[in-house]
Amino acid sequence: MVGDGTGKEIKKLPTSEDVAQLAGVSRATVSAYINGRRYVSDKLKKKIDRAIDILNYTPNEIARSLKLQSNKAIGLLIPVLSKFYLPMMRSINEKVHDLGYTMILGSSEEDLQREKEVLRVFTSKKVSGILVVPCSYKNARYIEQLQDSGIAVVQLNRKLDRLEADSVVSDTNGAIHNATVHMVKARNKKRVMLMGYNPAVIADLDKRAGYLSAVEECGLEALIMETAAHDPGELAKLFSAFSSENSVDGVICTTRTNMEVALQSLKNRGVRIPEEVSVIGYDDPIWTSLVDPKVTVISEDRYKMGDQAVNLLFDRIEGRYTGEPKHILMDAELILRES
Amino acid sequence: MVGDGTGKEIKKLPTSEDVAQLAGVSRATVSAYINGRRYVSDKLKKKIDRAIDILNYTPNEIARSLKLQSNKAIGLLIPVLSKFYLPMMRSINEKVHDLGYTMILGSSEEDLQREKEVLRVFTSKKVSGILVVPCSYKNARYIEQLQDSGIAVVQLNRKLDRLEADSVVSDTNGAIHNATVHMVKARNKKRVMLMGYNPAVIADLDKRAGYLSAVEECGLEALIMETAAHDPGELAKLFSAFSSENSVDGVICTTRTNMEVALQSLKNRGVRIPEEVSVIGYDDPIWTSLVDPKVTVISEDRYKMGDQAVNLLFDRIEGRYTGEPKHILMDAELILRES
DNA sequence: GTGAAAGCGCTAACAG
DNA sequence: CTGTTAGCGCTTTCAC
Repeated sequence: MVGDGTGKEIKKLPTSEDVAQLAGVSRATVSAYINGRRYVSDKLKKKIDRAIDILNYTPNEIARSLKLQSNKAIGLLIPVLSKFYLPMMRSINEKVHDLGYTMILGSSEEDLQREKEVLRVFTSKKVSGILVVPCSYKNARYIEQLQDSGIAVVQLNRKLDRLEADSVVSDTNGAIHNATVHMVKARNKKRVMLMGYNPAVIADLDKRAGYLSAVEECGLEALIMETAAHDPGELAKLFSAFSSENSVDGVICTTRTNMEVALQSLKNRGVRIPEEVSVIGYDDPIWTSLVDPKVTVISEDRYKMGDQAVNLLFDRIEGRYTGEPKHILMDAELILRES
Repeated sequence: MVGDGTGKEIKKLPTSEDVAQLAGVSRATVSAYINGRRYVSDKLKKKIDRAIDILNYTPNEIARSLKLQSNKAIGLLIPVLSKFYLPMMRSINEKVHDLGYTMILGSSEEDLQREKEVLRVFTSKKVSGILVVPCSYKNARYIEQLQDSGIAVVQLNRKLDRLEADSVVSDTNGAIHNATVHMVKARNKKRVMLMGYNPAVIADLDKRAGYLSAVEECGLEALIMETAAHDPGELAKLFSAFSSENSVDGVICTTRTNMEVALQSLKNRGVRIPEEVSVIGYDDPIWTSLVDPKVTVISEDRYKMGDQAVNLLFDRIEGRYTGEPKHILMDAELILRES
C-alpha cells in the first residue's frame, strides 16, 4: 500500500498461462474450458475455476480478437448525437450487451470525410459489424468494400439507393401522406401546411414527397414553410415566420422541435386547436398526451427500428443469413388524438 | 464479380508485411515510419507511401493494441441512455475523435451488477481510460482495482465519497439553494415547493439538501412533492398531484421533465406565472426562452462537464498528471427570465 | 539508418 | 480427453 516515491505500481494482469500453471493444466485446456470448445473433465474444471477465482483472471479480449481476426464489437455511426437517435441507441445497446458485444459509437457530423474516417477507425478495430446512418452517397463504394472484407453492414434510418446493404427505414413518405389526407378528409381542412421542411435533410425529401402527393390527390394547394439548420437562431426565425402566418387551417410538423414551435406559437396567439387550426405533430414524447389538447402525432417506433437493424446485423455476423440485402420499411403510425 | 456458388469471397486485408515487401523494406521500417518513432530516409518514405496507397493498407489496431497492451479507446459508462447525458456524450465524442481514440459506450441501467459487468468488458478490451457515472457505492473498490491496473478513471456527474478518482460534478446543491433563496428574497414568495424529488436518485439527495438549507435559512416551511421512477404512469400521477396543489406560490422543479409537467399544469389551470406562482425550471432547452412567459431555469452546462471530464481523463492517460485525485465542482447557473 | 527476431495473450490444429 | 506448438499483426530491442 505504501508507494515507493515513483508513483503508482501497476500490477500486471494474470494471463491464461498463469491460470494454467496454478491449475496445473495447459493453456489450451483453460481456453477450451472458457470458450466451451471441447470437453473438459469436471476435475479440471474445478481446478481452473479456482485458479481463475484466486487470480481474478479476465481473458484479454485483444489477444482473442487478434487470433480470431474479429472483435466482439460493433460500430454505430450516426450523423449527430441527438435525441432523435436515442431510442435506436437504446435497443441496439441492449441487444449488443446481451450478446456480450460492445458498441463503439461515432458521429459523422454530416460530413462525408469524417464519415469515412470513422468507418476506417471501425475497421481498423476489426468490428464485426457496422450500423450506419449514412450521410452521403459518396461513401457507398467504400462501404461495399468493407462488406467485401467481411464486415456486416446495415443501414439505419436512411437508405442509399446505390448501396447494396440491408436497411431499416421508416416510411415517412407514407406517414406524412396519410397525415395530410387525414386532415383533409377527416378534419375537413382546406389549407394544410407542411411546416419546417429542411431541404438539406435527406429524410425531409421523403416527407415533402408524401405531402405533395397527398395535396395533389386532394386537389389542394401546396403550402410549405421551409427552415434551415437546427440552431436556436433558425428556430427563432421559424417561430416568428409561423407566428405571422394565419391563413392555414392545418399544420403538419416535420420534427418534434418544429411541433413544439408550432404549438407554442398557436397557443400564444390564442388560436383554438383543432377548431381553427388542426395540428399533427411528429414524434411522440410523453407530454403530447398530457397537454391540452392532446396532440395527434406521427410516431415512428425508433426503438423498434434499432432493434430490427441490430437483428439483421447479427443475422449476418453470426452467419444465419447470407443472401441478398433485406430492406425493411417500417410503418409510421398516426396516433389520433385531439389536436 | 461472379460468385463461385459458395457465397462472398472475403479479401484478406494487407498487413505491414505486405507493405514492407512491396516497398522493399522491412516491417520495422514501415512501423517506424507510420508511428514516427525514428528517422526514415525520404526515399524509403516515398516507397512506403506508395505501397500503402496501392494496397490501401490500414494498420491493424488490434495487433497494435496487443503489443502495446493498451487500446486507443475509452469507455463511457452511463446509467441510462437518456437525453440528459447527450451534451456530455457530445463533448466527449469530439475530444475522443480528435485524439484518434474511439469511444465504447455502455449503460448500467442503474444496476450494480450490470455496472460491474460493463466495467469488466471495458477492461477486457484494454481501454486506456473510463468515464463513469457511477450507480452504486458497491463498485468503488472494484473501480480502484482498475486504476491499480493502470486504467485511468474519471467520475462524471456523480461522485462517490469512497472512491479515490478524479471527478467532475455540478453543484446542484448550491444551485437549488440559490434558486430557492432567489424566489424568497427577490420574488417575495413564501411557500416555495421542491417539486419532483425522487429519493431513489443520488443527485436528488443534493437537490433536497440545497432546498432544505435554503428554506431553513429563510425561516420557511419545507414543501416537497415526491415522485418515483421516470415512466409515463408516475408522470401522470405527478401531474395530477401537482394539479390539485394550490397553496404554493413558488415551484422549483428537479428535472426538465418535471418542469414540463409543472408548466403544463399551471397553464391548464389558468394560473398566472409568475404573479400567482413563480416557476424555476431545471435544464435549459431551447423552448424555455421561446415560450410565454420565458422561464427562469437552473442550467448545468453539461457539455462543458463532459469536456472537463475527458480532459482530466486524457491528462491521466497521457501521463501529464499523476497526482492526487482532482475534483471539479461546476457551478450551475441560474438563468433569470420571466417565470 | 535499417533489418532480424522475439514476443504481446490467445486459439486451434495436430499429436498423443 | 489433454498438452504441445505455431502463429494472428504489430512494435521494439539489439545488431549490423
